[in-house]
Order: sequence, then structure tokens, then C-alpha cells
Amino acid sequence: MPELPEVETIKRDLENNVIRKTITSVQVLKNNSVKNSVQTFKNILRFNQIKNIERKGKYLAFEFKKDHNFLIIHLRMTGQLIYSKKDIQNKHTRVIIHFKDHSKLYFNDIRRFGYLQIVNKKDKELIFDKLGIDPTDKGFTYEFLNTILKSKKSSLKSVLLNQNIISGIGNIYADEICFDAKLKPYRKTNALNPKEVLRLFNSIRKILDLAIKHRGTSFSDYVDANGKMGNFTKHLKVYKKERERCANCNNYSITKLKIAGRMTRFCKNCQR
DNA sequence: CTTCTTGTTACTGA
DNA sequence: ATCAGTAACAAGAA
Repeated sequence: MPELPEVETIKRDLENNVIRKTITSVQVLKNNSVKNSVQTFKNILRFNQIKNIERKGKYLAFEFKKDHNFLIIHLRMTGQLIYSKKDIQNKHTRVIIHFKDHSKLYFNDIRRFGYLQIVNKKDKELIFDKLGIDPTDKGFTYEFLNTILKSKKSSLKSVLLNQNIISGIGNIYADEICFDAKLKPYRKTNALNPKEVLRLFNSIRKILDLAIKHRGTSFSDYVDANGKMGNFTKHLKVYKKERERCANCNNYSITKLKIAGRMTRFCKNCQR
């Protein structure tokens, strides 16, 4: 699943490839992958240029040169954004954006939960403002995190996954962060002591930075904007490691349990 | 064949 | 108000 590190990797790849390129045509192969009417979608994109790319949490927003419109993209579980000079269309290709230099941007999505949506500046800000703080933002400090955690009575896992509280963390990184912070995912966040909050804060930054450095995690469909797999997969300590020996204590096997409605992996020995 | 998984929203009930 | 739980969406894997 594309989470913050995967979406950030794609964003950086695309910044190197599509900024200021003129769009000459747009193919919509699956109508329900586009939230606008196909005609409106094509009309706004054609002969326009991508001026800037923003990311908050798992959302991307392309800003255009003409008319102050934004293209919001959410990849959900299996969405891919691949930039290529070749024809790489496959049966999961939903949208193709053609540029003047004959290169193309492909939106592929096996399960078709992802979407593209053109909105005006005001609506884009509404969508971004509704999201919780992005952990790579300067405003994400220990004090800020502490205030969030103290105000919630729910489990650590559910707070980490709630995009309206902190945006960008999904099931993979939630478990990896809890493991790194040595905290059980079902702990109530308002009961964490200052040392534990500090560990959590450091682990959030550390794990996400490291995952971005390794260009994300590929365990099923995620690829970067060049179609290549992410390398963080081999650094995972708990995600999909159930029944394997814990990488830290080498003594207990990783427990798999449903917490906050999601499959959750942790070491019952190392995480307190 | 059935069941599970995944991100997000919507809904229900406590 | 706040939280937990679940259904819904699609499609592939087990």
C-alpha cells in the first residue's frame, strides 16, 4: 500500500519528470477512476502544464499553470503512477496523460479504489486542511504529538492510522513504528508516559525517513514513478513477519492480532 | 467455493 | 462528544 514514504518517493520522481511539460491529450479508460465528468477532466488538463506538486499524508495535488486548478490523486491500496516514454499500458491502466514530448503518465489501479479528481484551490485546501498533521512537517514536534496523544482515549494503533489526526501512516508503518518505539499497539495513548511519547516521536521520524531513503516498501503492488520496487521491504521488522523470530530479542515469535480493525504485528516481549 | 486483506467513509450503538 | 465495531467498495491471493 502506498503510505507516506511511497507517495513521497513518487512525488520526488514526478518532480524530476513532469513539471512544466505541456499535456497534449488525456485518455480515460475507466470512468470511475475519475471523480469529475470525463469531458471536464479532459478539458481542464489539455494544453495545461503541471506547475507544482504537493503532498500531504497519502494525497498528492498537482497544481496547474492555467486557472488555479488542482489534480488530487489518492492511490488507496493498489494505485500506481508511472512515468514512461514507452507504451506500458496494461489491463489495469485507468488513465493516461500524454505530454508534448511523447512521454506519458500512467495511472494504473488493480482494485480501482484510487482516484483522480480536479478541484479548485478552495476545495483542495478544504481537503488538505481536513487531514491531520503530516509527520514530515516542521510543526510536527514532540509537544504537538504529546498534546494529540493526551487528548485521545483510543489505542496507539488507531491514532497512528487516523488520517484526521496524523496523516500518512498506514498499516505497514504503524506496526514498524510501534516496534521501533517498543510500545504495544493496543496501549491507550493518554496513558503513555513522557519517555514513551518521546520514543514514539523519534520512531515516527526515524522509520518514515529511513523508508523514504529506501524509496518505500513493495510487498504487493507498489512501484515508484519509474515502475521500480521500493527497497525498504527488506528492512521490515514486524509487518508480515508473524510467526518469525523477533529481530530484536530473537526469543519470541511475532504476534498477529486484530487491533482497531486492522491486522497488527508486534513482539509481545520487546514491546511494552 | 469461501475468506481475508487493504484505505477510507459512513453508519450504528455504547 | 467520543470511541469501537462493521459494512461497503474491488479484486486478487490463499
